[in-house]
Parts: sequence; C-alpha cells; structure tokens
Amino acid sequence: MAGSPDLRELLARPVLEVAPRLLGAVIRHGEVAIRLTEVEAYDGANDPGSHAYSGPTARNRVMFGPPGHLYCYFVYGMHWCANVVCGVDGAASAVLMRAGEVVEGLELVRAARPGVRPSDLARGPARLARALGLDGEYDGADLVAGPVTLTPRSRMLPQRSIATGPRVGLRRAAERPWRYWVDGDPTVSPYRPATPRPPRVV
DNA sequence: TAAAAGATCGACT
DNA sequence: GTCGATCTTTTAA
Repeated sequence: MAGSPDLRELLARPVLEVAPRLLGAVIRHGEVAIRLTEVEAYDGANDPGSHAYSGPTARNRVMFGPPGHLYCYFVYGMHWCANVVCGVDGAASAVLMRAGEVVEGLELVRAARPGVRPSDLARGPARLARALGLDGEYDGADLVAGPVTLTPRSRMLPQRSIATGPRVGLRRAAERPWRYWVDGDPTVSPYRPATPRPPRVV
C-alpha cells in the first residue's frame, strides 16, 4: 500500500517542526506497523551531532537528497537504525525513529523475539528497525512509493503530551533538546548520556 | 594504512 | 547498576 504524496510536503519543513509532528505517525512494512512514540531531530550541516555535519559521504548521501526517503545506517557492529529524511533537497536533515508501539503484526514480531515484552519490541532505534525488517537494503527507500510507508497523524497531539529533552547517546551537541517523545508512554526508550571513554594514553 | 569512535543492545552482578 | 560484543565508517597520520 502506497503512502500519501502529501507526506513529502509535510516532511519538506524544518526538522524541528517535523520531528514532533511525527509522534503518533505510523510506519508500515509488510504486515508490521508501528506507531511512533519517540523521535530525534538531526539538522545536517547545522548540527555537530548529525552524521551529515561534515558533508556528504557514501554512508550519509541519502540525507542530502529529497525528503520522504529512509536513511538507514549500521552502528556498533550489529545494529541498524532508520531515519526519515526531511527538510528541503540538499539540507541533509532527518528524524531518527527511536521507539514506537507495534500496532499491527504483533504476533509476527513476537515470534521473532521470544521472551521480549510487547512494549519492548520497538523500544529503541535498533529494535524498531529490526521489528520492521529495515536494514541497509532499505537505505534510500521512498516512503511514498513503498514498500515501506509512513502515515502521518491527521492532527497534532495535545501539546502537553509531548516531552522534549537531550538526544540519547550523543557526545557532540549533547545539550540540544531535540528528542521528542509521548510523555508517559511505556514504549519510550530510557535516556542515556554518551558513554564516557577512558583518558587516552599518549 | 591504522586507529578510534560510534544516533545500541542484552547479558550479567 | 556495569560491561562487553561486534564491525563499519570516518578521521588522523
């Protein structure tokens, strides 16, 4: 099922507007659908915390393209995470999908993750990507054409249900409160500062 | 060419 | 709560 062409218009806005707007949106792939409860904004060249801060590379090239595509990247030797590219073409901004609630295909996802509580199945960016079956194959995938689609909420959530705070696990630009989540939702991932590294031996 | 860091998770005490 | 797995990408030299 294809997404709405209006999606592209919505995503073409500044990333700090788009990110909170994506809370409650539903991302679908095959039988599995997830309602987003936690996201983070990354603002390309204006954001030292973004993969795109130092300019285009083979990994981040999708972010420099038009909005409405997936940017998928590999981290920590074993995990994939997925972003929605937004902003105007060339701006390299994106929204990291950090957590959500599995609203369709729950049995399918549970079967692949025996013993995991339902609220934990997409709690964290790598778990969310895994639940949806997203990996490097989907880097650059068009969310309007499918097979991965995004359906925005028709209305804004009540302002008081949206919480903001620093992004998780960042060393650079750690103070910017560009993480947005649905306050009180059990599927939101725990906050963690960047892991400090031991002093370098010279 | 080499080394370090990393938008994490899950196991373990 | 702490810690190790695991390996790609980037950055430094």
